[in-house]
Amino acid sequence: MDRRQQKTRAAIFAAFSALLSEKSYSKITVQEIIDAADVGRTTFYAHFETKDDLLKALCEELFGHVINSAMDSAHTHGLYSDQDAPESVFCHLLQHLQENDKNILALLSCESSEVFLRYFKDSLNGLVRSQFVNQNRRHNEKIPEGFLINHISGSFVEMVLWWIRGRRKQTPAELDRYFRAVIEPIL
Amino acid sequence: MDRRQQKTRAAIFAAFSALLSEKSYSKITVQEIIDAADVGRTTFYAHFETKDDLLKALCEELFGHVINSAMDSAHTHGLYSDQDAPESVFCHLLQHLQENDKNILALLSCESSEVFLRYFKDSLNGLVRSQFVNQNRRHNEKIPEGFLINHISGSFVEMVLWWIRGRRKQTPAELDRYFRAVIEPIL
DNA sequence: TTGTTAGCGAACACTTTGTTCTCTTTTATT
DNA sequence: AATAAAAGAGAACAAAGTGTTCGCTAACAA
Repeated sequence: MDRRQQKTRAAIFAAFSALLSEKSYSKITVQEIIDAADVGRTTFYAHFETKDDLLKALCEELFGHVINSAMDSAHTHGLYSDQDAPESVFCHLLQHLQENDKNILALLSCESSEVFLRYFKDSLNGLVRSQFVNQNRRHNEKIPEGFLINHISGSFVEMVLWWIRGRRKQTPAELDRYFRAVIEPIL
Repeated sequence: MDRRQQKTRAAIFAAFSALLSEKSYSKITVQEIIDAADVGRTTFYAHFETKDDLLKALCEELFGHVINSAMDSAHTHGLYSDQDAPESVFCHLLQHLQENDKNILALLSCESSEVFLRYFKDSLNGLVRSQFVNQNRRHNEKIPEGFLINHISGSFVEMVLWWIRGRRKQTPAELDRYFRAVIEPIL
Protein backbone atom coordinates (compact mmCIF):
# COMPACT_ATOMS: atom_id res chain seq x y z
CA MET A 1 0.00 0.00 0.00
CA ASP A 2 0.96 3.55 -0.57
CA ARG A 3 2.34 5.20 2.54
CA ARG A 4 0.56 8.40 1.69
CA GLN A 5 -2.80 6.74 1.87
CA GLN A 6 -2.12 5.29 5.28
CA LYS A 7 -0.81 8.57 6.61
CA THR A 8 -3.81 10.44 5.31
CA ARG A 9 -6.20 7.89 6.70
CA ALA A 10 -4.51 7.97 10.09
CA ALA A 11 -4.46 11.76 10.14
CA ILE A 12 -8.16 11.92 9.40
CA PHE A 13 -8.96 9.35 12.08
CA ALA A 14 -6.84 11.21 14.62
CA ALA A 15 -8.37 14.56 13.80
CA PHE A 16 -11.86 13.11 13.90
CA SER A 17 -11.29 11.45 17.26
CA ALA A 18 -9.90 14.65 18.70
CA LEU A 19 -12.89 16.60 17.47
CA LEU A 20 -15.29 14.01 18.86
CA SER A 21 -13.90 14.55 22.33
CA GLU A 22 -14.60 18.26 21.97
CA LYS A 23 -18.00 18.43 20.40
CA SER A 24 -20.82 16.20 19.29
CA TYR A 25 -20.67 14.32 16.02
CA SER A 26 -23.50 16.20 14.40
CA LYS A 27 -21.79 19.52 14.98
CA ILE A 28 -18.50 18.51 13.43
CA THR A 29 -18.08 19.65 9.84
CA VAL A 30 -15.99 18.09 7.15
CA GLN A 31 -14.14 21.38 6.91
CA GLU A 32 -13.04 21.09 10.54
CA ILE A 33 -11.89 17.55 10.03
CA ILE A 34 -9.75 18.33 7.02
CA ASP A 35 -8.36 21.44 8.68
CA ALA A 36 -7.35 19.47 11.75
CA ALA A 37 -6.01 16.60 9.68
CA ASP A 38 -4.36 19.05 7.33
CA VAL A 39 -5.50 17.34 4.16
CA GLY A 40 -7.30 18.64 1.14
CA ARG A 41 -11.02 18.48 0.66
CA THR A 42 -10.63 16.26 -2.36
CA THR A 43 -8.47 13.87 -0.38
CA PHE A 44 -11.09 13.44 2.28
CA TYR A 45 -13.75 12.52 -0.23
CA ALA A 46 -11.33 10.19 -1.97
CA HIS A 47 -11.07 8.20 1.27
CA PHE A 48 -14.58 8.44 2.65
CA GLU A 49 -17.85 8.96 0.92
CA THR A 50 -19.41 10.99 3.70
CA LYS A 51 -18.92 11.90 7.33
CA ASP A 52 -21.14 8.96 8.25
CA ASP A 53 -18.86 6.71 6.29
CA LEU A 54 -15.88 7.96 8.26
CA LEU A 55 -17.66 7.27 11.52
CA LYS A 56 -18.46 3.76 10.45
CA ALA A 57 -14.86 3.14 9.43
CA LEU A 58 -13.64 4.42 12.77
CA CYS A 59 -16.01 2.12 14.64
CA GLU A 60 -14.86 -0.87 12.68
CA GLU A 61 -11.24 -0.01 13.25
CA LEU A 62 -11.64 0.50 16.99
CA PHE A 63 -13.92 -2.34 17.94
CA GLY A 64 -12.70 -4.81 15.41
CA HIS A 65 -9.70 -6.24 17.18
CA VAL A 66 -10.98 -5.70 20.71
CA ILE A 67 -13.93 -7.93 20.05
CA ASN A 68 -11.83 -10.36 18.04
CA SER A 69 -9.39 -10.87 20.87
CA ALA A 70 -12.31 -11.30 23.25
CA MET A 71 -13.73 -13.87 20.89
CA ASP A 72 -10.50 -15.84 21.04
CA SER A 73 -10.43 -15.64 24.80
CA ALA A 74 -14.02 -16.79 24.96
CA HIS A 75 -13.33 -19.83 22.82
CA THR A 76 -10.51 -21.01 25.07
CA HIS A 77 -11.79 -20.04 28.52
CA GLY A 78 -15.53 -20.04 27.98
CA LEU A 79 -17.88 -17.34 29.15
CA TYR A 80 -18.28 -17.92 32.84
CA SER A 81 -18.24 -21.66 32.62
CA ASP A 82 -15.49 -22.49 35.10
CA GLN A 83 -16.32 -20.94 38.45
CA ASP A 84 -13.94 -18.40 39.93
CA ALA A 85 -11.84 -18.28 36.81
CA PRO A 86 -9.47 -15.43 37.52
CA GLU A 87 -9.54 -14.30 33.93
CA SER A 88 -12.99 -14.21 32.51
CA VAL A 89 -13.78 -12.94 29.06
CA PHE A 90 -15.45 -9.89 30.49
CA CYS A 91 -12.52 -9.08 32.68
CA HIS A 92 -10.24 -9.33 29.71
CA LEU A 93 -12.53 -7.12 27.73
CA LEU A 94 -12.52 -4.46 30.42
CA GLN A 95 -8.76 -4.55 30.67
CA HIS A 96 -8.47 -4.26 26.96
CA LEU A 97 -10.74 -1.27 27.00
CA GLN A 98 -8.79 0.36 29.78
CA GLU A 99 -5.23 -0.25 28.73
CA ASN A 100 -4.83 -0.77 25.06
CA ASP A 101 -7.45 1.49 23.68
CA LYS A 102 -8.04 4.63 25.64
CA ASN A 103 -9.53 6.02 22.47
CA ILE A 104 -12.46 3.72 22.75
CA LEU A 105 -13.33 4.83 26.24
CA ALA A 106 -13.04 8.45 25.17
CA LEU A 107 -15.40 7.84 22.31
CA LEU A 108 -17.82 5.89 24.45
CA SER A 109 -17.98 8.82 26.85
CA CYS A 110 -18.32 11.49 24.23
CA GLU A 111 -21.53 13.21 23.31
CA SER A 112 -22.01 10.98 20.32
CA SER A 113 -21.49 7.76 22.21
CA GLU A 114 -24.74 6.31 20.96
CA VAL A 115 -23.24 5.54 17.61
CA PHE A 116 -20.34 3.66 19.12
CA LEU A 117 -22.57 1.96 21.61
CA ARG A 118 -24.61 0.44 18.88
CA TYR A 119 -21.50 -1.15 17.42
CA PHE A 120 -20.21 -2.25 20.77
CA LYS A 121 -23.52 -3.74 21.75
CA ASP A 122 -23.98 -5.60 18.52
CA SER A 123 -20.49 -7.03 18.63
CA LEU A 124 -20.90 -8.10 22.21
CA ASN A 125 -24.21 -9.70 21.50
CA GLY A 126 -22.57 -11.88 18.90
CA LEU A 127 -19.89 -12.87 21.34
CA VAL A 128 -22.32 -13.89 24.07
CA ARG A 129 -24.51 -15.73 21.60
CA SER A 130 -21.57 -17.73 20.27
CA GLN A 131 -20.85 -18.84 23.81
CA PHE A 132 -24.40 -19.84 24.46
CA VAL A 133 -24.53 -22.16 21.51
CA ASN A 134 -21.25 -23.82 22.49
CA GLN A 135 -22.37 -24.40 26.02
CA ASN A 136 -25.20 -26.91 26.09
CA ARG A 137 -27.30 -25.33 28.74
CA ARG A 138 -29.87 -26.77 31.09
CA HIS A 139 -31.39 -24.18 33.49
CA ASN A 140 -33.89 -21.49 32.85
CA GLU A 141 -36.03 -23.24 30.32
CA LYS A 142 -38.76 -20.82 31.25
CA ILE A 143 -36.75 -17.84 30.10
CA PRO A 144 -36.01 -17.53 26.37
CA GLU A 145 -32.38 -17.80 25.44
CA GLY A 146 -32.56 -14.65 23.33
CA PHE A 147 -33.69 -12.71 26.34
CA LEU A 148 -30.80 -13.96 28.44
CA ILE A 149 -28.21 -13.23 25.78
CA ASN A 150 -29.54 -9.74 25.37
CA HIS A 151 -29.69 -9.28 29.11
CA ILE A 152 -26.06 -10.25 29.58
CA SER A 153 -24.58 -8.22 26.75
CA GLY A 154 -26.89 -5.31 27.45
CA SER A 155 -26.01 -5.28 31.14
CA PHE A 156 -22.34 -5.37 30.31
CA VAL A 157 -22.57 -2.34 28.05
CA GLU A 158 -24.61 -0.49 30.64
CA MET A 159 -21.99 -1.31 33.22
CA VAL A 160 -19.21 0.04 31.03
CA LEU A 161 -21.16 3.25 30.55
CA TRP A 162 -21.75 3.54 34.29
CA TRP A 163 -18.06 2.95 34.84
CA ILE A 164 -17.03 5.65 32.38
CA ARG A 165 -19.52 8.18 33.68
CA GLY A 166 -18.20 7.59 37.18
CA ARG A 167 -14.70 8.36 35.93
CA ARG A 168 -13.56 4.75 36.06
CA LYS A 169 -12.85 4.53 39.76
CA GLN A 170 -13.14 0.74 39.81
CA THR A 171 -10.59 -1.72 38.51
CA PRO A 172 -11.58 -4.22 35.82
CA ALA A 173 -11.35 -6.97 38.45
CA GLU A 174 -13.80 -5.18 40.73
CA LEU A 175 -16.22 -4.60 37.90
CA ASP A 176 -15.95 -8.21 36.91
CA ARG A 177 -16.87 -9.21 40.46
CA TYR A 178 -19.93 -6.95 40.39
CA PHE A 179 -20.91 -8.30 37.03
CA ARG A 180 -20.60 -11.90 38.12
CA ALA A 181 -22.68 -11.08 41.16
CA VAL A 182 -25.61 -9.99 39.02
CA ILE A 183 -25.17 -12.45 36.17
CA GLU A 184 -24.13 -15.78 37.66
CA PRO A 185 -27.30 -16.20 39.79
CA ILE A 186 -29.32 -16.49 36.62
CA LEU A 187 -27.10 -18.83 34.67
CA MET B 1 -53.72 29.88 25.56
CA ASP B 2 -54.21 30.56 21.94
CA ARG B 3 -55.70 27.63 20.08
CA ARG B 4 -53.54 28.42 17.08
CA GLN B 5 -50.40 27.85 19.05
CA GLN B 6 -51.56 24.48 20.27
CA LYS B 7 -52.67 23.40 16.84
CA THR B 8 -49.38 24.46 15.31
CA ARG B 9 -47.38 22.74 18.02
CA ALA B 10 -49.41 19.58 17.65
CA ALA B 11 -49.09 19.67 13.87
CA ILE B 12 -45.32 20.03 14.09
CA PHE B 13 -45.06 17.19 16.59
CA ALA B 14 -47.22 14.95 14.44
CA ALA B 15 -45.29 15.74 11.29
CA PHE B 16 -42.00 15.23 13.04
CA SER B 17 -43.07 11.88 14.51
CA ALA B 18 -44.28 10.71 11.13
CA LEU B 19 -41.00 11.68 9.53
CA LEU B 20 -39.02 9.96 12.26
CA SER B 21 -40.70 6.69 11.44
CA GLU B 22 -39.60 7.09 7.83
CA LYS B 23 -36.04 8.32 8.06
CA SER B 24 -33.37 9.07 10.60
CA TYR B 25 -33.39 12.25 12.60
CA SER B 26 -30.25 13.65 11.04
CA LYS B 27 -31.66 13.36 7.57
CA ILE B 28 -34.89 15.17 8.31
CA THR B 29 -34.82 18.84 7.30
CA VAL B 30 -36.79 21.68 8.78
CA GLN B 31 -38.26 22.21 5.36
CA GLU B 32 -39.72 18.72 5.37
CA ILE B 33 -41.18 19.21 8.81
CA ILE B 34 -42.92 22.46 7.95
CA ASP B 35 -44.15 21.05 4.66
CA ALA B 36 -45.63 18.04 6.41
CA ALA B 37 -47.03 20.14 9.22
CA ASP B 38 -48.24 22.73 6.72
CA VAL B 39 -46.97 25.70 8.66
CA GLY B 40 -44.78 28.61 7.68
CA ARG B 41 -41.08 28.69 8.18
CA THR B 42 -41.38 31.64 10.50
CA THR B 43 -43.92 29.80 12.58
CA PHE B 44 -41.62 26.88 13.16
CA TYR B 45 -38.83 29.06 14.42
CA ALA B 46 -41.27 30.96 16.60
CA HIS B 47 -42.04 27.71 18.41
CA PHE B 48 -38.66 25.99 18.44
CA GLU B 49 -35.19 27.40 18.31
CA THR B 50 -33.73 24.54 16.31
CA LYS B 51 -34.49 21.01 15.22
CA ASP B 52 -32.68 19.75 18.31
CA ASP B 53 -34.96 21.87 20.42
CA LEU B 54 -37.97 20.25 18.80
CA LEU B 55 -36.59 16.81 19.52
CA LYS B 56 -36.04 17.67 23.15
CA ALA B 57 -39.58 19.03 23.46
CA LEU B 58 -40.97 15.87 21.92
CA CYS B 59 -39.04 13.70 24.35
CA GLU B 60 -40.28 15.65 27.31
CA GLU B 61 -43.84 15.48 26.08
CA LEU B 62 -43.75 11.74 25.45
CA PHE B 63 -41.83 10.47 28.44
CA GLY B 64 -43.06 13.04 30.91
CA HIS B 65 -46.36 11.53 31.92
CA VAL B 66 -45.36 7.91 31.38
CA ILE B 67 -42.60 8.20 33.91
CA ASN B 68 -44.74 10.33 36.21
CA SER B 69 -47.48 7.75 36.35
CA ALA B 70 -44.86 5.07 36.97
CA MET B 71 -43.47 7.20 39.77
CA ASP B 72 -46.90 7.32 41.41
CA SER B 73 -47.31 3.60 41.04
CA ALA B 74 -43.89 3.05 42.54
CA HIS B 75 -44.67 5.16 45.56
CA THR B 76 -47.79 3.17 46.37
CA HIS B 77 -46.78 -0.36 45.39
CA GLY B 78 -43.01 -0.21 45.76
CA LEU B 79 -40.55 -1.54 43.26
CA TYR B 80 -40.59 -5.27 43.76
CA SER B 81 -41.03 -5.18 47.53
CA ASP B 82 -44.07 -7.44 47.90
CA GLN B 83 -43.39 -10.77 46.28
CA ASP B 84 -45.61 -11.90 43.45
CA ALA B 85 -47.41 -8.60 43.28
CA PRO B 86 -49.50 -8.98 40.16
CA GLU B 87 -48.97 -5.36 39.20
CA SER B 88 -45.39 -4.29 39.52
CA VAL B 89 -44.12 -0.92 38.49
CA PHE B 90 -42.29 -2.41 35.56
CA CYS B 91 -45.32 -4.25 34.37
CA HIS B 92 -47.32 -1.07 34.53
CA LEU B 93 -44.63 0.72 32.64
CA LEU B 94 -44.63 -1.88 29.89
CA GLN B 95 -48.39 -1.76 29.61
CA HIS B 96 -48.29 1.99 29.42
CA LEU B 97 -45.74 1.80 26.67
CA GLN B 98 -47.77 -0.73 24.76
CA GLU B 99 -51.26 0.64 25.07
CA ASN B 100 -51.38 4.31 25.69
CA ASP B 101 -48.43 5.51 23.74
CA LYS B 102 -47.75 3.63 20.58
CA ASN B 103 -45.83 6.67 19.48
CA ILE B 104 -43.18 6.03 22.06
CA LEU B 105 -42.54 2.50 20.88
CA ALA B 106 -42.39 3.72 17.31
CA LEU B 107 -39.82 6.30 18.25
CA LEU B 108 -37.83 3.86 20.32
CA SER B 109 -37.64 1.56 17.34
CA CYS B 110 -36.77 4.22 14.82
CA GLU B 111 -33.34 4.91 13.45
CA SER B 112 -32.81 7.74 15.87
CA SER B 113 -33.81 5.76 18.92
CA GLU B 114 -30.60 6.63 20.73
CA VAL B 115 -31.81 10.11 21.45
CA PHE B 116 -35.00 8.86 23.00
CA LEU B 117 -33.22 6.11 24.82
CA ARG B 118 -31.07 8.58 26.64
CA TYR B 119 -34.17 10.28 27.96
CA PHE B 120 -35.88 7.04 28.82
CA LYS B 121 -32.84 5.68 30.58
CA ASP B 122 -32.26 8.82 32.61
CA SER B 123 -35.87 9.00 33.67
CA LEU B 124 -35.90 5.37 34.64
CA ASN B 125 -32.71 5.69 36.58
CA GLY B 126 -34.30 8.38 38.69
CA LEU B 127 -37.31 6.18 39.31
CA VAL B 128 -35.27 3.21 40.46
CA ARG B 129 -33.05 5.39 42.60
CA SER B 130 -36.04 6.94 44.34
CA GLN B 131 -37.20 3.46 45.24
CA PHE B 132 -33.83 2.44 46.58
CA VAL B 133 -33.65 5.32 49.00
CA ASN B 134 -37.17 4.64 50.27
CA GLN B 135 -36.46 0.98 50.82
CA ASN B 136 -33.92 0.56 53.59
CA ARG B 137 -31.94 -2.24 52.11
CA ARG B 138 -29.78 -4.84 53.72
CA HIS B 139 -28.23 -7.29 51.19
CA ASN B 140 -25.40 -6.89 48.83
CA GLU B 141 -23.21 -4.63 50.85
CA LYS B 142 -20.37 -5.77 48.67
CA ILE B 143 -21.95 -4.34 45.55
CA PRO B 144 -22.28 -0.55 45.31
CA GLU B 145 -25.82 0.74 45.28
CA GLY B 146 -25.10 2.91 42.24
CA PHE B 147 -24.09 -0.15 40.29
CA LEU B 148 -27.27 -2.00 41.19
CA ILE B 149 -29.50 0.95 40.33
CA ASN B 150 -27.80 1.31 36.98
CA HIS B 151 -27.98 -2.41 36.38
CA ILE B 152 -31.71 -2.53 37.00
CA SER B 153 -32.70 0.49 34.94
CA GLY B 154 -30.20 -0.37 32.24
CA SER B 155 -31.43 -3.93 31.97
CA PHE B 156 -34.98 -2.75 31.74
CA VAL B 157 -34.23 -0.43 28.85
CA GLU B 158 -32.28 -3.17 27.10
CA MET B 159 -35.20 -5.50 27.57
CA VAL B 160 -37.61 -2.99 26.05
CA LEU B 161 -35.31 -2.65 23.05
CA TRP B 162 -35.07 -6.39 22.67
CA TRP B 163 -38.83 -6.58 22.91
CA ILE B 164 -39.33 -3.95 20.22
CA ARG B 165 -36.74 -5.42 17.89
CA GLY B 166 -38.46 -8.80 18.21
CA ARG B 167 -41.72 -7.20 17.18
CA ARG B 168 -43.22 -7.29 20.64
CA LYS B 169 -44.31 -10.89 20.64
CA GLN B 170 -44.42 -11.12 24.42
CA THR B 171 -47.06 -9.63 26.66
CA PRO B 172 -46.07 -7.14 29.34
CA ALA B 173 -46.82 -9.79 31.96
CA GLU B 174 -44.44 -12.26 30.32
CA LEU B 175 -41.71 -9.67 30.10
CA ASP B 176 -42.24 -8.76 33.69
CA ARG B 177 -41.77 -12.40 34.62
CA TYR B 178 -38.50 -12.59 32.71
CA PHE B 179 -37.34 -9.39 34.26
CA ARG B 180 -38.13 -10.53 37.78
CA ALA B 181 -36.28 -13.74 37.06
CA VAL B 182 -33.06 -11.88 36.35
CA ILE B 183 -33.46 -9.05 38.85
CA GLU B 184 -34.98 -10.51 42.00
CA PRO B 185 -32.10 -12.94 42.66
CA ILE B 186 -29.80 -10.02 43.26
CA LEU B 187 -32.08 -7.91 45.46
C1' DT C 1 13.49 6.70 -15.28
C1' DT C 2 8.78 6.42 -16.10
C1' DG C 3 4.06 5.60 -15.80
C1' DT C 4 0.80 5.64 -12.02
C1' DT C 5 -1.39 7.19 -8.10
C1' DA C 6 -2.35 10.42 -4.20
C1' DG C 7 -2.95 14.74 -2.91
C1' DC C 8 -3.63 19.85 -3.38
C1' DG C 9 -6.45 23.98 -4.02
C1' DA C 10 -9.67 26.63 -6.09
C1' DA C 11 -13.97 26.98 -7.92
C1' DC C 12 -18.61 25.27 -8.49
C1' DA C 13 -23.63 24.23 -7.93
C1' DC C 14 -26.53 22.87 -4.54
C1' DT C 15 -28.87 22.34 -0.06
C1' DT C 16 -29.97 23.75 4.47
C1' DT C 17 -30.28 27.00 8.04
C1' DG C 18 -31.99 30.77 10.65
C1' DT C 19 -33.45 35.67 10.20
C1' DT C 20 -36.03 39.69 8.67
C1' DC C 21 -39.39 41.95 6.45
C1' DT C 22 -44.46 43.04 5.22
C1' DC C 23 -49.07 41.57 5.12
C1' DT C 24 -53.14 38.77 6.56
C1' DT C 25 -55.90 36.17 9.79
C1' DT C 26 -57.35 34.71 14.21
C1' DT C 27 -58.02 35.47 18.94
C1' DA C 28 -59.36 37.42 23.46
C1' DT C 29 -61.35 41.37 25.53
C1' DT C 30 -64.50 45.13 26.15
C1' DA D 1 -69.74 44.26 17.18
C1' DA D 2 -65.16 46.75 17.55
C1' DT D 3 -60.46 46.61 18.39
C1' DA D 4 -55.82 45.85 19.89
C1' DA D 5 -52.70 42.05 20.38
C1' DA D 6 -50.85 37.90 18.96
C1' DA D 7 -49.93 34.25 15.48
C1' DG D 8 -49.09 32.85 11.12
C1' DA D 9 -47.97 33.15 5.90
C1' DG D 10 -44.71 33.89 2.45
C1' DA D 11 -40.91 35.68 0.22
C1' DA D 12 -36.41 37.00 0.30
C1' DC D 13 -31.91 36.94 2.39
C1' DA D 14 -26.99 35.90 4.04
C1' DA D 15 -24.33 32.45 5.80
C1' DA D 16 -22.62 27.95 6.20
C1' DG D 17 -22.01 23.25 4.74
C1' DT D 18 -21.90 19.53 1.17
C1' DG D 19 -20.02 16.94 -2.45
C1' DT D 20 -17.95 17.33 -7.12
C1' DT D 21 -14.89 18.82 -10.83
C1' DC D 22 -10.92 20.64 -12.76
C1' DG D 23 -5.91 21.14 -13.73
C1' DC D 24 -1.58 20.87 -11.46
C1' DT D 25 2.19 18.97 -8.39
C1' DA D 26 4.57 15.61 -5.68
C1' DA D 27 5.38 11.01 -4.19
C1' DC D 28 5.39 6.30 -5.14
C1' DA D 29 6.50 1.45 -7.14
C1' DA D 30 8.48 -0.91 -10.93
